[in-house]
This record gives sequence, C-alpha cells and structure tokens, in this order.
Amino acid sequence: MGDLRKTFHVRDYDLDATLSSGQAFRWQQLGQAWEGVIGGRWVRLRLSKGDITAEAAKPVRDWAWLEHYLQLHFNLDQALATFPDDEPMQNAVASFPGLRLLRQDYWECLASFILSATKQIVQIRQMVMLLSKRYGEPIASNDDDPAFAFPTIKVIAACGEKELRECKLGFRAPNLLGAARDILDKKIDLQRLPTLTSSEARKELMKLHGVGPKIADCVLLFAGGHQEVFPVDVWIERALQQLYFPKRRPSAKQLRKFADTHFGPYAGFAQQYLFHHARVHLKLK
DNA sequence: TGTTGACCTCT
DNA sequence: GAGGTCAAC
Repeated sequence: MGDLRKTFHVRDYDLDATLSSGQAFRWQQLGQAWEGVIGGRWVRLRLSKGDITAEAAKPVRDWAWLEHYLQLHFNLDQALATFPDDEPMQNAVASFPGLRLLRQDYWECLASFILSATKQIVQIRQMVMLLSKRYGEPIASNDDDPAFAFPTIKVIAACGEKELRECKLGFRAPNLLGAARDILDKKIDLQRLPTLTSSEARKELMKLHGVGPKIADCVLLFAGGHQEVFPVDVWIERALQQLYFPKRRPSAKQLRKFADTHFGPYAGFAQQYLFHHARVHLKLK
C-alpha cells in the first residue's frame, strides 16, 4: 500500500544549499530537516551520511515525483565537466559542491518569480506562504498544522487585486493576477511549453503580463529543465562584473552576451553555482 | 536602441 | 534599497 518513508542513496547532493539557494521558495529548515510541499504533497527531507530520507504524511506507492523534483538521477559530474576552466567558476563549485537544480512545477515557479521583483528571498518565501495559506488547498502533514498546496491558476485568477495586495504583494499583485488571467484566457498554453525549444518557450512566457526575460529564463531553467539558459539578474550582474571584469564596466548587453557564450551547454547550472557562491561568500556592490 | 523612473511595502 | 517589468523619453 506504500510507505511513509523512503531512503535514497545520493552522491554529491548538498540538500541545504539546494533548498536554500533561491530557486524554490517553499522550504523551511527545522533542525536537521527540511519541510516543504511539492505539488499536493507535504514532505520532510533529511540528508545524512550520503542518504536522503523522505518522510510523507500519507503512504506513498511511487516516489517518482520526488526523484524528479530533486533530480536524483541527474549526472552532476557530466555537467560540471562542461564548465569553463577558470578561477571564478572553480571557486564557485568548490564552495558548494553538490548544489543541484530542482525541477519545479511551471505555474508555481512562474508565479514565485513574478513575485520576486525587487524582493529578497526571505520576503518571497513570506509572500508564497501567505498566498498558499490563504488560497491553497489544505493537505495532510506530520506537523500540528496542516500544510497548503500552492494555489491554482484558476483560484488566483478569480481573486481581486486588493485581496492579493493583502498578502504583501504590493505592485506585484496586478502582475500575478494578469499572468493567471492570461493563461486562463489561453494567451499561452503552459502544457505545451515542454514540447518547445527554449527560445520558443521564452517567447511564449514573455507574452504573459509582468513576465520579462529574467522571469522567463528562471522558469525555463527551474521548471523546464533548459539547463543552457542563464538568467541574468542584478546579483549575477554584480558577480560577473566583479569576478570576470574587475577592471572595466561592461554594459548590460555585453554581460548578457558573455553569459550566453562563456558557460557552455550547462550555463544555467553554472549560473546557480555563481549565484549561490556570490550571495553567501562575496561582498558585492 | 539604450536609459530612466514609477510601481508597493518592508528591513 | 530590494533577485523586475513596462512605458516613456
């Protein structure tokens, strides 16, 4: 009938770095464990001695959803081997070896990054939590309080801008609302995105209200698995600036071009290493 | 084609 | 001043 627990043997998997690196916003660290919601399921994860142990609230027959989300079968060595052989990249990898890319749900990822505009990770988490508590389906957890799924497109689209602003969304409220309504109005078809190339999918995503190149790229990378896509945000701009061009100040366009040509077929993966390394270890300005 | 300010609210 | 976008120069 399925199990409440399951152990996966892993090699080079830094769960802490991966879940806190700002690619997903639903994870909470409690002691040694991480609690979160993936789709409609609550789960608690713990890494120890090369094993990830997962604990569910209800018996699970098939754990494929979790293996997919955590990308447990991804060949990390193969990706790392394609990175440029330069000092900034080596330092970034050395500082968090085992940092991974998750594979998230398109809508949740899209919505989360729409909310990310000029916000820090802590605050993005806060907005996502408020939205889920208020508009998401309650689901079973092993804690005293129930957990909540991320709200559906339909539910968000039916909200008023004013109620969304009450979840501390500020000027992001009309953007989230607009994107949800655009999708319901079939301005784009989320189901079809996985069948498109990354540049086709980027064009589609950017048809949505409030979605520009940065958010589109984050969705391509974190939900679509387009690992060659390199989202450029202000952190990465500063990091590239400091690490690769300490003596001059390239234009945004030049940095964009550098990002697109320097990092190879797993550029998005490389970006994640640089991003996390910069955020934790570098003084940027 | 490239740059600048407005947009909410909170630390 | 914050992990962005859009519209107006």
